[in-house]
Amino acid sequence: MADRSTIYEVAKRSGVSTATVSRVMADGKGFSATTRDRVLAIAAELSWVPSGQARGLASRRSGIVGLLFPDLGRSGEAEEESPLYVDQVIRGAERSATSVGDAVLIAATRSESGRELAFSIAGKVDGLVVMARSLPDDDIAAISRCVPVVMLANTPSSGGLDFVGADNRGGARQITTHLITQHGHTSLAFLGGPPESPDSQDRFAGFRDALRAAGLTVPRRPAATGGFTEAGGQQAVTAMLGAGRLPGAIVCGNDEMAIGALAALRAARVRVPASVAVTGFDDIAASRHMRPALSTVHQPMRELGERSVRVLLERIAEPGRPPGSVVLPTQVVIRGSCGCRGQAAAAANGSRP
Amino acid sequence: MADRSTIYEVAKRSGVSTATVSRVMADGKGFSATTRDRVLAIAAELSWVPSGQARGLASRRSGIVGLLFPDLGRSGEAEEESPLYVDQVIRGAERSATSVGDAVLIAATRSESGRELAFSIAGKVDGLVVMARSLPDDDIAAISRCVPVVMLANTPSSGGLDFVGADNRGGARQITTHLITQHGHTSLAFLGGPPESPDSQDRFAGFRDALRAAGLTVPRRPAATGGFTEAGGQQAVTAMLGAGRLPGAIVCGNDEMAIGALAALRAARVRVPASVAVTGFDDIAASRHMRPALSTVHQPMRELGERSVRVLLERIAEPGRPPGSVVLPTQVVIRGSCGCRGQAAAAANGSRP
DNA sequence: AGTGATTGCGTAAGCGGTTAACCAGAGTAA
DNA sequence: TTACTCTGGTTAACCGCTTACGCAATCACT
Repeated sequence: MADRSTIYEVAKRSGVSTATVSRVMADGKGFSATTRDRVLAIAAELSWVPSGQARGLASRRSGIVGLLFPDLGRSGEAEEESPLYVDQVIRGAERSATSVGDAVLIAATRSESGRELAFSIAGKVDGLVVMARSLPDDDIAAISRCVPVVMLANTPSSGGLDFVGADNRGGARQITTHLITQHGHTSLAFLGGPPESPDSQDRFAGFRDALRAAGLTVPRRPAATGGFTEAGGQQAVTAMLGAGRLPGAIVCGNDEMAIGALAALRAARVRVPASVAVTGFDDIAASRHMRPALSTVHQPMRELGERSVRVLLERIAEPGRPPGSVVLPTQVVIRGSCGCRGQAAAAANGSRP
Repeated sequence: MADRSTIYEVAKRSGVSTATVSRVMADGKGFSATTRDRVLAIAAELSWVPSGQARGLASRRSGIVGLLFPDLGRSGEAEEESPLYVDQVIRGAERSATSVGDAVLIAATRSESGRELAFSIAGKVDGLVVMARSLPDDDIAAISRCVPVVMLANTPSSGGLDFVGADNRGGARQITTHLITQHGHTSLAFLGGPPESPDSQDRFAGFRDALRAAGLTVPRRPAATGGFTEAGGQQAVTAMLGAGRLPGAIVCGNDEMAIGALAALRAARVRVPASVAVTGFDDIAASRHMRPALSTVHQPMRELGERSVRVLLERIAEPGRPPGSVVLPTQVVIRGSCGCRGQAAAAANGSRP
């Protein structure tokens, strides 16, 4: 239970110095096979594992990277959740950290704690990846002064930091274009997420790109906005319904909103995609299972996580190099809700790192 | 970028001793308000955050708890995933750790690394919650000798460890009973997950309980088993279809299998629930969105995570106390796929901690 | 005024590892 | 024989905090 033994005990019992024990545990060189086996045996016998704290202190590397993501509750007791895709990002981050023997520390920043928590984390890790909307810009700036930081899906206003993101704008443009050219829609509405979300902004920009390219009227703002949640989508569409003006196609800021939109439409007995087409963004697990299945833009959430910790590790290894920016491609995936029948082909949408 | 400053610098510049700086940072007592402000100001100016390593070493508490979960890949390149509910567990764990100022370190044990990784984690944390199937029993035993461990959803064969789980058996019994008494089914099949999964075993036991109570024939083994995945459910049902013997109701080991079952059934143009009823287990997000929506058993995944780290923290605080076991209630949630129309009431299923 | 408690702080000994510097002895080439 | 290189170690100085202990000054009573 209690990790009482130390390297000194192990050293004494195996008749070597602590330096040797240390080297054996580090898988290094400079000792014989017999010595190694002996040390390992004693360590097992004592069920000793080297203290990560002490190791970290001495070698000034904790072997831990941190991942900060937003838990967007209305700070009240309402249980609004972070978008589902952070789960995938977490998995991705875990994966690339583990692959190099590091571990990942996760923390959701809730409005109250935020700053404090972030600093406590910062002291424990070798570096931090910070997801969009988890921290105000000045806090990020402060943190990045004590520990390497890479921004995930959040263009750093401060600049000077590494960035990893997905091609939101291109994806939104493509799926909107699909709606226009393949299905002949001319009346399209964009359902935006939180206005301060850079993802939402970029997607809206892509939406506008497509309309502009098609010579349609380009709106200045989303037809409606709401949280990136089912409830948000549902309310927005219910409002549209109430106002009596439904577009031919609704391009949603993310899948969860699209799912909410679908629910509102079903409740109003509006047929999808016959009367109105709906598309999402993200390609979360549930979108495949809707009826109609959701046409959406696949965002490489797992890769986003993997890539961001990879970039972070590179920066830790080489602190001097200039900050870079990698944009991962998104991919539109066509299912039923846009009007295509059945599963159709997917179009790729590349962009260079 | 580089965290160069130390407590010594902060102390010198603020004209106090390191002890005072330490106390200020720990939010303790024994200094005046002016001193505190001065120290804080200097710390900010130097953008210094106390090293978690050094802190941990000195106070022998890292303020980090670990969460080990299985990443059940076939160790080949096939990307089978951990069940979706681990995401919720992670969120729950994060939440209760953060609420007391701790952080959570996550790591998926893949077959190859497993042991090694677990030990490396063990050295970095104050305690570990280990999810079912992430580690062989003897590794768990070894680890629990150096660090407090609580088992999650995994009855410890070794005993002597704290345990947190959900009432799988009761939930399975209840939903099966619902199928029998409310819908008159007499021919029911259980689609099991991996035979070594304790969850799957418990759920099958509950299924048998219900059949036995109803005076029906009680099978010795699940009608079929597979991974806890969509593919698993799909294959199993496809096989049943091929064999030409479809039961009146299929009770699936988890939602993902149920979703796969639904897909297989749809492909074969078998109507659900008209020709065959299907139920799941877990209540993952997607199950609400299926058509028909999945009747299932809600498992308190978030609470499982929260509770297990709470128990862990208690044990860390009080290492001597006898190991305990908490079983969280599950709840059957009735939607369309069992034959009830629309959303119906949910039945509670309590059990005592 | 005398006594004890409290406040506010400094001193310094660890915490459990890593690692640079050093060294004995064996091998080996000239 | 001499000098030089490996091998397989040892010694001890840190790494950057926490905290037990000590101490002076102030405060609260009697």
